[in-house]
Amino acid sequence: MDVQLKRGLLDVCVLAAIKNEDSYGYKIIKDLKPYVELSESTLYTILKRLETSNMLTVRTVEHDGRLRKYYHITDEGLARIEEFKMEWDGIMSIYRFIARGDEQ
Amino acid sequence: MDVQLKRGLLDVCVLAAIKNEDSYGYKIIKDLKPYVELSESTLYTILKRLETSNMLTVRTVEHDGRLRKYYHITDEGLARIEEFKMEWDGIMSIYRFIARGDEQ
DNA sequence: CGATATACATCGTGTCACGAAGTATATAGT
DNA sequence: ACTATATACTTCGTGACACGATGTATATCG
Repeated sequence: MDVQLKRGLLDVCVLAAIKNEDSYGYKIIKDLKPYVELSESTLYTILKRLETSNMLTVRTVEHDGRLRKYYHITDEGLARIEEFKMEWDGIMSIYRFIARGDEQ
Repeated sequence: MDVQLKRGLLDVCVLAAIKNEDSYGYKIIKDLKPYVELSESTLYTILKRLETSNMLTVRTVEHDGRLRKYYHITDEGLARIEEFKMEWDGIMSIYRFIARGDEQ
């Protein structure tokens, strides 16, 4: 998928991936794979950004001798998802403009 | 509208704006206004990029003592629009993932 | 015992939207 | 006559961001 097209979707995708239950980096990548592929460097950058902007909180848990950082969505994160849904109308109208036939 | 979300759409929007008839910078901005707002600096950057990648050709015309650069879409440009339409299925599935209810 | 999966982190690079500022002409308002 | 405002295009600098490359470290499986 086109890089530019992904950009606006990734942050919200990641939020959606932890919406129903806390998750961690590696799992998020696997869960999102059917929809969007993103590399580890991209994901961790996004998670850091979402943490800084208070969209999620982090909690480190030891699991099988390895560290795992569980991410938990905040109210602000949930609000961001809702905001995205609102924006979707605008996106759809852009799509229709682009995909319109040759009338006009 | 979210900057990141716009990014993937702008190039194709501009192509769509000149699809049915050749147009020029100022007019493109006005035509796109109901769908996406973009500044002149943004538009001209995009036009230059689309020209470099052979999505459109340029022709300078004198109009009322002022210069006007008319942009004409190429076959490659038309193909880019078609490609975008194909990609749309993927975008929609991402949207459904994000907007899905609370069933897991 | 070496490969593969799990798990997270950092750095550098290239792409890109956009504000700011500039150049230049025509028209409408006062 | 002067001053906005609209038209029309250009260049520069900045900050945001995805991603490949690279690194660290442990567990499991063949």
